[in-house]
Amino acid sequence: MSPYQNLIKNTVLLRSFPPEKLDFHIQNNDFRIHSYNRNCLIHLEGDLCTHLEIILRGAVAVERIDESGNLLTIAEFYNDDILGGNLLFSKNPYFPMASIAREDTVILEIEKNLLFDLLAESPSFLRTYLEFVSDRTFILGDKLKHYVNKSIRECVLNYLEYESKIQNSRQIKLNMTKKALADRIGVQRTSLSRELAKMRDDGIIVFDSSSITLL
Amino acid sequence: MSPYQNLIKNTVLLRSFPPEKLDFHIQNNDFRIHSYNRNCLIHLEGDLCTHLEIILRGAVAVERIDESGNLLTIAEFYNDDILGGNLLFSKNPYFPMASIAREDTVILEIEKNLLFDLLAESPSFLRTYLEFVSDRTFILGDKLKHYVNKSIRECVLNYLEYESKIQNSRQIKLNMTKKALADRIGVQRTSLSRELAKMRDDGIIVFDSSSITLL
DNA sequence: CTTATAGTGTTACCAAAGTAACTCATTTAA
DNA sequence: TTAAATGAGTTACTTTGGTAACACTATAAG
Repeated sequence: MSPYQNLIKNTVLLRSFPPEKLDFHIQNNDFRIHSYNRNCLIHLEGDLCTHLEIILRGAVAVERIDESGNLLTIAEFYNDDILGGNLLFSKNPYFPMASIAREDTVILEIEKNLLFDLLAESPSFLRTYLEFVSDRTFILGDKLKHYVNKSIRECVLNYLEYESKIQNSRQIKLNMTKKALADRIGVQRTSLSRELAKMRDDGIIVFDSSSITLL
Repeated sequence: MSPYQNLIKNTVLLRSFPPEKLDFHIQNNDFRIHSYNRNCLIHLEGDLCTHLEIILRGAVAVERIDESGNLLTIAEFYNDDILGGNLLFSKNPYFPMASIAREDTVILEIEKNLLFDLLAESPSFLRTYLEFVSDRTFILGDKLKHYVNKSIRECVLNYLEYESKIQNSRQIKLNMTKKALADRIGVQRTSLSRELAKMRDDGIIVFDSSSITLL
């Protein structure tokens, strides 16, 4: 536990909890640390959610594989993000999607009832937690909004415009393979490839193996 | 306010709040009541979310209309359900979808900061609230799971199997028009019509104007 | 009663996107 | 360094589902 003590105390969520009380819980071994190697499964779809998980280090992808084996990447989470926050207190607290470690990942686990006590104990922690949960839900709504019944071109443009803002450039560096981009949009790789070629022919974009530029 | 006093005190969410304290807030006029006629707009996409809303009576549909005018019904909420709970404490608290009153609807509004005080004040209220919010998020996840990149047939079957459990019968009564079913699935009415005909030809279902039976 | 309006079914036509098969390039492991 | 695996682009073929136009029915308003 001790090697992660600083990491724990510096997560955005736990920073909002009174420090001396946090120390008490850390000394008391109330939190569990769990490490996952790259590409390891963290949760299977259908697993019971019993703990809130805070990502101390690494990257986690939330994915769904349907009956025909098609992969859809719903979201990716990094340092400070939480997993299970939207699920934990549900009447049906089973993960609707699988999550896997994209990188070597260290996760802090807080048991549901302990978390509830912490929430009831500290208003500032409660407020930060509610913010986190709201923001995570927003991602789901956003996925629905931008990816249900949209053409591949619309999905691609939505992704590019979002990344363009983040990266503050018309030239968007793809930090993933085209295959991964296809999975994130939820389409076949060949279909993405075809659509990118069409968009280039239409003069909307240019692209190479590692970036796409909006014209 | 008084005509709704009993209604307010009997909502699932507020029943978990200490009654004498609830009475105090009711007397103090801390809650606002808002009525909407059938088909009235409650929130436009992009509206700022400032209050938690509890449906005292009626029905609310959450819908999204895209640039081309296509409608997608995300969810329908009734008595006791909440609106805005997943949004209120977000850094970006704007409704991602529109909501309209499907029936004449009465809504109780609790201002964000007051709600936060109530949550911090009563652990039982906090727990019920967290449950509600989790369950609402579950609906979004479910939509994603079952409706993103699915064929019309898969969407229809998912809907029928869900309703079959609820209604406890292989013959599912449609409590909506086929047009509304098409909107809920997010496809054209004619495409739904065509697919239902195909499914009948394939011996999967039979249907008439008011019901569909799984074979 | 009768008229307008909304719901429903059907179909020809077309565009979007999945499938599969092949090629070539790049990265990883032995 | 060589073999194997993974990523990437291309294309013919096919399926799915949106569009539009039309006919028929049921319902609600006058």
